[in-house]
Amino acid sequence: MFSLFGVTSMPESSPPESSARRRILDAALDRFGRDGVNRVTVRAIASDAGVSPALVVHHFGSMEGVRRECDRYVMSMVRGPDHLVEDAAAGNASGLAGMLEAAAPVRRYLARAFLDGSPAANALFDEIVEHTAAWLAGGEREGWVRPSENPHARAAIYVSWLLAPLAFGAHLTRALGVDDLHATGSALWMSRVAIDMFTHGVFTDERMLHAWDAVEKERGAR
Amino acid sequence: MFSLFGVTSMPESSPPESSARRRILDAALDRFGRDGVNRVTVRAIASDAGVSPALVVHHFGSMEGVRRECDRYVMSMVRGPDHLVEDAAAGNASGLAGMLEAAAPVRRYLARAFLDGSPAANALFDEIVEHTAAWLAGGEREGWVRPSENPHARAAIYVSWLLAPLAFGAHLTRALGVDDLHATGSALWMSRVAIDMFTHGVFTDERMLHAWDAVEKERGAR
DNA sequence: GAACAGACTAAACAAATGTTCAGTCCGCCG
DNA sequence: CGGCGGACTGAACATTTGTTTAGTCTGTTC
Repeated sequence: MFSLFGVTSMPESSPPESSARRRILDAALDRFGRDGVNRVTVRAIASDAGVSPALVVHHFGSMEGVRRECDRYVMSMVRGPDHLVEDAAAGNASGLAGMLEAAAPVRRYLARAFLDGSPAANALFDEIVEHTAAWLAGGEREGWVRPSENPHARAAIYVSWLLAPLAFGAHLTRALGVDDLHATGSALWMSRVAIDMFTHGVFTDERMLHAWDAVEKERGAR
Repeated sequence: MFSLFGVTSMPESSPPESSARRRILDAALDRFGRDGVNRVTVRAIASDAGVSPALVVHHFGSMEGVRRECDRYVMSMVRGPDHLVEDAAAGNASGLAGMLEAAAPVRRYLARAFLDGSPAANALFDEIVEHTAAWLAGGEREGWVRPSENPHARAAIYVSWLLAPLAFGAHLTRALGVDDLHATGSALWMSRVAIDMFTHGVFTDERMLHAWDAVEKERGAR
């Protein structure tokens, strides 16, 4: 059941595609994730892959084509060999596991994709929220998840929190003083703190909620 | 005390600087936040501000100068008129309040800055974590915050979670089906769910923690 | 062996980029 | 008035961008 930050195997790339094409894709993925989807140039990718710029467009049609292919590649990777995400309903905390365990370049690319909001990334996010909602609903029925006034909103927020290390990884790494937040050890250690927060909460009583009520009331009066 | 998503006033820009310079800065801020810090061109900013490209560099020295000035501007805005962040220790949930309530362009710019990790953004994040840690420590002493095995890590994660809407705002907006997540109404409504999660937790018992222990144990054995 | 297909490249292309330059305008100080 | 400085512009600059074009090389098929 526990796989918030669980370890999953990575899918293999099915056909042993032309090694140059493969190298280009890897280089592009890395560049996109590292530098941001926009300041990446065809020439940089080509240089990293050790090929000519023209070959890049020969294989992918255009720069945009490279981007699309990276999307496809990463999304299929995250969804896993056999649609990992769909296992969520069966008790798996959704593709988040594979996502957070993915190799660094893939993780970086994902963060960028979520931030820049490509259609593929949007769909993936929605998909994860949906499956997480189902997972939480299951837990609610089985009694190990607190009922919520607003299950769907909770699921969405839950997902955004689990993805936060993806977005703020660099800052967390620095703030926590670890070498690499996404190394298995650090990730596990951090997940312990997070799970504790999810299990026991942060506040001991309801005064924050009451404070919220006060704000809401004042707002209504205004 | 409650100001997780509280409303704060915005600082005024002290000198009534040359209106064109001001317009350029606003346009740049908006562009940077909207399109990402990299695919913004001098010409686009100039066009938005209704001036010539040359004037942009006349005022800011270079494109990089514009970026630096935006950083300065936004950071001072977030830190507030009288160092809002420093009020955190006095019971305020840190500059997060002002940050999450900031006008859309500023918010968007901040998200980009955190993601791209400028030095100014790094410093700001660390600063917020520090003050949040102090705030939580105060709550711990006063009894309304649960003690933590790892207060600093908890503070960092707590901050990253509060900032999650900044990073995943677009996805949350879509997933929650609201018009504008950052409109006061929606933000307040969502914060209710978040505070509930912080107050009561998500899980009813410790089985997730035990599952974590099992993973850790297995990992140690391996 | 001839013909073809596809991987691959060097060179060139037009467009867009950040920046510079020379100069105009306008308010202010002597 | 005369001149000075700063806001401001249009045109040009060199560079970098994505893409195209023409062509070479290599392996496979008949």
